[in-house]
Amino acid sequence: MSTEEAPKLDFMRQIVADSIAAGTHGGRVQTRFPPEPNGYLHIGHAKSICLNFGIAREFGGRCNLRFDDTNPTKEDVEYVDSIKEDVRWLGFEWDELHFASDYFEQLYDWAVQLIKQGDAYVDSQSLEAIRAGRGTATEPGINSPFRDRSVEENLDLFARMQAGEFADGEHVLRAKIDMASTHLILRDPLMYRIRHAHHHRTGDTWCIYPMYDYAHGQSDSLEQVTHSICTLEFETHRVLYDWFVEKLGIFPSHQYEFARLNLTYCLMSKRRLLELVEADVVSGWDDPRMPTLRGLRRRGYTPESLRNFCHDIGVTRYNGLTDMVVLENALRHDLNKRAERRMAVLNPLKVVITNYPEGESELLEAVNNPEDEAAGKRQVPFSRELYIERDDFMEDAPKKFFRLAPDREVRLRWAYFVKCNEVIKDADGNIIELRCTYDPETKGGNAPDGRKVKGTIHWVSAQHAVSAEVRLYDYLLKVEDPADIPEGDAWREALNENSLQVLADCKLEPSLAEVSSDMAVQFERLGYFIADSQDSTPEKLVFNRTVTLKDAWAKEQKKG
RNA sequence: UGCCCGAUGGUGUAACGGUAGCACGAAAGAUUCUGAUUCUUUUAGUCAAGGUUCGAAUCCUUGUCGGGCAUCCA
Repeated sequence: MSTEEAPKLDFMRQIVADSIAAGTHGGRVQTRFPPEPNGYLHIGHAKSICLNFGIAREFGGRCNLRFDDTNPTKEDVEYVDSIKEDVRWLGFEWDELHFASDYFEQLYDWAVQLIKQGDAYVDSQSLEAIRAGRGTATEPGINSPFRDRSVEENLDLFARMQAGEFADGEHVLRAKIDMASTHLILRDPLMYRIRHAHHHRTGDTWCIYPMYDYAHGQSDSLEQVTHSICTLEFETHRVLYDWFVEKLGIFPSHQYEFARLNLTYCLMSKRRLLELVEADVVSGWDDPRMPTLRGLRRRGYTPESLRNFCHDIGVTRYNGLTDMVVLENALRHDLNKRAERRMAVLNPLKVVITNYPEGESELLEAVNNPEDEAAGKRQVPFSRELYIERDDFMEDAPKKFFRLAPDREVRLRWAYFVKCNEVIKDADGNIIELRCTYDPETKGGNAPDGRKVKGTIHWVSAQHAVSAEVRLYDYLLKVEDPADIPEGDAWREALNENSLQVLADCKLEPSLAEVSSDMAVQFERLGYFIADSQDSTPEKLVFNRTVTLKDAWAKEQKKG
């Protein structure tokens, strides 16, 4: 047959491929991404989005976006708009847009059906009594005293629940399954609770709202979902999912579970992220340190890098911990190809080229992106006074230090070879200026006599430079495995108090004054940066460091 | 003490009873006007014990370890 190797399928795609091969549902593939509109999407959701939309795309299927809005007290339109925007930004478009709340009427009718079948009943116990009656993992639960109400009484009570005759908590509707089941989920799970609350879409039409387990599978069924993909913590719910499908005799959607994403040094629970926002630990949901899609976007992550990352980590049923560097590498890989290079000095050290004529300047040609010839070239101004990075000079330099030091020669990127002759210090002994000489013969960066230099450093012309604030970010957590963070309030101690470092007066080459906030740039030898979409203005430039470049010298230094 | 699920180099994954492979990391080297990129090489693994089989990471049994499940959350 084909000489081409079959693409390796993860277990989920294998399931889909098998069901197509078996002709299940006529070989049709329908998935859905079902977020609850109670928070912003994060990188963990990206994995699910890439899986659901990716499978539909790869197998000629369809994927819906469905908001699981069954809890009016937690949900808000603010979130539905942002979720839509984030899904699109990631690069996906849904076939149909739905809300679980669109199915409230149907869900109600089905509940009536279950009552009539003797498969559901109204329980009038208190919350505490229901909880106590559930039993434990090792002891069976006990039947509610209301479990054997007649169908007529149940129908009447349920109708009156819906009509608003009762206060919150007075009654609930429960599925009548088995209070002694070894699956705790089957111990007469709640289907409806009374909530006199305003719903962001249905307004005050309803005062009873379905629980997740009663709404989710049926919503899938109504949308003819063939593969209902969710994370492992819903695994134990599958038996109930199937129970409703069977009792109702509706389209048999099937649930498949995969392991959610865990990342080192990264908080992923919506609850914790919300706490960070509310406690002003971060500036908001879009703080560049947040793992939210909005945060990542503002930080400078590209949708491509996120999609590639999701592909790289694969899909399994093993609950692992992915190293953050995998994410960062996916990002570097993408940015390396697309980001134009610029020169910027984060911690400026003044350099005077003593043999360069005073008051003069010239334009030198620099390549925009060595990985992409089409990116072209630009002109960079050079003059007598420059700034270089403080880290690029050492007074007592070890042999392995390839940068500037007394009597050592380095190349200024795209410019000239310079040699350091004199170190000027202030009264406290701090180095405040370097006196260097340049070799005019080396213009452009090459010596006609063929001599080599070991190092090339970046620079900016002092008189032409633009000033900017640059924000350097580090992980939000100090602990590698977020699962090690204790429950309760102590988790705050796991926060990295140095996750943000602001450099107030950095010096950038002039072309950086007009770079837009949707274009990543590489500050040569430092990393990838992006103008901050919220705070950067032509008057006050603000750049975010998206990610550093790999740094072999830093690694060498760490070795000692 | 119940039920469900999982376990392959440091990490993430592949191998569908027949050569344990890939990526990231790490180490060494080459190239380089970014100590970047790129390229080469090396490193290191089937949780344990039994069983089935000509042959087991794969199938069976038992054990060990890890995760999930007892919100009127999703």
